[in-house]
Amino acid sequence: MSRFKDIEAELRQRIVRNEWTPGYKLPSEAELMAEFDVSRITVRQALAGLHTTGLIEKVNGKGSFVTRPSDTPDLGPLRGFYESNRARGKHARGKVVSLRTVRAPAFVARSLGLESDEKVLALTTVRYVDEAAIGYFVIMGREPIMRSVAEADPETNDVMTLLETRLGYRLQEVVSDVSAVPAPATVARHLGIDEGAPLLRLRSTPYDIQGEPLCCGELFFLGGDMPVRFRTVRQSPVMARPEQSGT
Amino acid sequence: MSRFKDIEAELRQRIVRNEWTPGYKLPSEAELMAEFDVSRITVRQALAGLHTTGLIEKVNGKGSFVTRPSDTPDLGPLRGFYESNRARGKHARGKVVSLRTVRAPAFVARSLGLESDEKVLALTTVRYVDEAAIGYFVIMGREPIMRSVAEADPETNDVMTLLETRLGYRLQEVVSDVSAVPAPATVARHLGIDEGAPLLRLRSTPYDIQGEPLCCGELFFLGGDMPVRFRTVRQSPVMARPEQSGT
DNA sequence: CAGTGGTCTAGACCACTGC
DNA sequence: CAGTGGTCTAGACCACTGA
Repeated sequence: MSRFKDIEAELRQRIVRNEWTPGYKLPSEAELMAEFDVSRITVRQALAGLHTTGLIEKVNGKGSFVTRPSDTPDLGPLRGFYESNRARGKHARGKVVSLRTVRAPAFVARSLGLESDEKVLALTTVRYVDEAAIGYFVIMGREPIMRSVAEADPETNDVMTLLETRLGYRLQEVVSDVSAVPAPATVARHLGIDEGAPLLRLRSTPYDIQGEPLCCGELFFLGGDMPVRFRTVRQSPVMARPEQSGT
Repeated sequence: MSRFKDIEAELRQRIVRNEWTPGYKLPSEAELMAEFDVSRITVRQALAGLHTTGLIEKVNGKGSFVTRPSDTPDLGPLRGFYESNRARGKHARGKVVSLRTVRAPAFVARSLGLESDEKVLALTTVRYVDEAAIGYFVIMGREPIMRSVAEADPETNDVMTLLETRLGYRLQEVVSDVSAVPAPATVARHLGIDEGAPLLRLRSTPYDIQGEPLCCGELFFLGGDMPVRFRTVRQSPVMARPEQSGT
C-alpha cells in the first residue's frame, strides 16, 4: 500500500468520523508533511483523492476545508423535487400522507440489505407543483434515519437535502431503477387521476460516502410533463492521480 | 495556463484527431519529458488528465496506450438493449421497421443543435427479448452518422456499440430524459399492446469525447418488467474519479 | 536484463488571500 | 508582509513487464 493512500484513508476517517466537521480547515500541507513525515507531493496526492471525492475543497491562498454538505445536493433525478422545481420558478410543496411501520417490500429489502420481512419506517408524501399534485413519494428505511427525516420538514425539503444538511450524511451516489407502470389505486386517488394511467415509477437508493445505503424511495411521477433527467458518464479506468487537471 | 494543461491539451488533440489511434502506445514518460522539455511530474500531471477522461490507459511496466473503444460501452441505460439482455442469458434481437428522412422533432433539434425544421434520418427498430416485442426505438441524427449506423447491423448491435466499434467514436456521456407516456397508436401496434398503455419513454443523447451530440434516440419500453437502471454519482469539484480509498 | 510506470524526496518560484 | 495552495525541477528507488 502506498504511503499517500494510507494518509488519504486516515484523513478520510477523521472527516467521516466527524472529528473534522464541515467547514473545518485542514492542517496546511506543510503541517501534514510534518505530521506524517512525508514530502509535499505525497501530501498533495492524498489531498487530491479527498478533493475528487468531494470531501474537501481547496482554496488558493487560504487552505483546504472539509466541504459543507451541499445545500442542494445534485445527484441526478434526486437533485430534489422541491429544489429543481423552485429553480424553475415553480411553487413546490409536499404534504405528508402517512408515516408508519411496514414490512419491507422485496426491492427495499434488497437495496438495504434487510431480511425480507423486516420492518421499515415508511414516509409517504404527495408532492405539488403550483397546486397540481404530480408526485406520490414513499421513502422507506430503518427506523432512526427515517424518524429523523420525518421530524425534519419533508414537506418543504428534499430527502437528499435533509440527509446532508440535517443528518450529517455525505451522499456519494444514487442508484435508480425507472419504469412505467399503470397507476395503483391508492396513488391514483392521491394524484386525482384514473387508476391505470401511465406513471413514471422511480425506485432510488442513495448511498453515503462509505457506500452504505441510507434509505429507499419509490416515487411515482405523473406522465410526460416533467421528464426526469439522468446524466450518465463513461466509467473511466481506475487510478490514483498525483494532481488535479483542469478543464 | 499551466504547462501541464498545455501538454494535456496537445496530447488530447493528437488522439482526438486520430494521429494516435486506439491501441497506440504513447511515448514513454521519459520521451515526453524530452519532447516537451519538462520534468516527469509535469508529464504525469498531463497524462493523469487524459487517464481520468478515459482517453488513455496505463499499464505498469509497459506504457500508456490510447484506449480502444469499449466493446460494450456502458453508459447507463444505453449500455445496450441487446448487450444487457444477452448478459442475462436472454435472446435479444431487433427488426428494422423503417429508415427515412423526417423533419427533426423539437426535442431532437434541441439536443442536436439543429434548426427546428431541419431534416434528419430516422432509423426505427422494434426490439425483442425471447420473441416478445418489448421496445420501439427511433434513432435520429444527421444523415452521415445515421446512414453508417443503419448500414452496420442495428438488428443485432446496440447503437452505442456501433458508434464506438464501427464508426470510431469515443463516447463520453449520455443525457437521458425519461418519462411515462400512454402508448401512441403506432408504437402500440408494433408492440402488440393497447393504445394508451403505460410505456417508458427514454430520450437519450450520447455525446462523444469532444462534447458533440452524435444522435438522439427516442426509445419506448414496455412497462415494469424491465426497469432501466441509472447510477448517478455526486458531481465532484472538477472531475470524477473511480479510485476509491476503501479498497 | 533494460524499459516502463508508481511512488517519493527536497527543494524552488509563483499567485493568491488576509493582515 | 507571512501563509497558503498551484506548479515545477532534478533526481531517486521500487515493482512490474517482456525479451
